[in-house]
Amino acid sequence: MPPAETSAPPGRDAATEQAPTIEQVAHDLRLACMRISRGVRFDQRNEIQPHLFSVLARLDAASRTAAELAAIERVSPPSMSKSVGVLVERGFVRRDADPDDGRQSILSLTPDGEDFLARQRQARDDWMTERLEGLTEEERAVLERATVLLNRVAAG
Amino acid sequence: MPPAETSAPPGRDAATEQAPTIEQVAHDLRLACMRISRGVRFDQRNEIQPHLFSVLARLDAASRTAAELAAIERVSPPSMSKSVGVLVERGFVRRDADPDDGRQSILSLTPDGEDFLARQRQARDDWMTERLEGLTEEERAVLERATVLLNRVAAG
DNA sequence: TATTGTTATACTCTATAACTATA
DNA sequence: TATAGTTATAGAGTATAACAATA
Repeated sequence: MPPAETSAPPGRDAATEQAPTIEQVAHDLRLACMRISRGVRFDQRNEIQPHLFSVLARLDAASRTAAELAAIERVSPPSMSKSVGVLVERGFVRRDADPDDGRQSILSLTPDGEDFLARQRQARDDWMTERLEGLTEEERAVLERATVLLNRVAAG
Repeated sequence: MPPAETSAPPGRDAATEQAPTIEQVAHDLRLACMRISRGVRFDQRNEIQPHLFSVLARLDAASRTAAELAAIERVSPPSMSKSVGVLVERGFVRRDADPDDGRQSILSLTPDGEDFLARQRQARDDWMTERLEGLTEEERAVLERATVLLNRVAAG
């Protein structure tokens, strides 16, 4: 699994048992989240590249034009054009002519694309589920509470 | 911030207030961790690419040869050779001839490299710290406990 | 004339294969 | 002959610039 951080943690002395500072919690929690993310993303069960996975997930949420996808994913229109081309080629995405505007196409998932995306999501969840099974119920309850907080943190 | 997952969560009914299944916790927690990771990695304060950051972090932990770095980072020797070349060019890494084996060089961080790495780590921690400041002390305590658990989860 | 989307071209990071220098 | 490292070359994914078709 490639990129790790291997940091020297900001010295928290176990002998001096005090509540950690916000900075210490931030550092340790950040590394822990990034380790989880790396584990999922570099898992062997992934059968598609991250940027293509993202596009499938966006199209699962709603059908979009290429320009909309490029804006949401913050890549250039030519890049998105190429990604969409690959997904159409693989039979996961369909282009339908927009009846109101001949310049653009409405992109959406094919049944194959939906199935594939569901399998990939399941693989990611399985990676996590297998690892949570080693915890006690009480520990999982802590992580359940933490999930809500992490989402607030991520939202800024 | 590019790749999001935008998933449809596996239906947890708020009315039927029961303990979530492991699968539900796994799904929600995985997404939360990946959101945090994305937030950090795509933060504007990053001044170096992830693969170069990783190499600096490895060399901060210990001086290494190019072959060792390639093995640790799981990239090919030519790829690592190029990355090291970039970092040497930028003045962050130094090549010292190995006195015992003329074929290889010992790579280590220069003072500039150490400073730069410290600043980049600080920027990542700052991103997280700023966001934790909005939480109560009790909420931060939950996240502190969660950090330990997440590291166990990541370790498998 | 402005906008959607694609093609042309180039840069970066990755890889495998081939080469140089040293063991 | 085997190993450490680099150079040569090629394949993705990204970008900007230029072009086509449509509004």
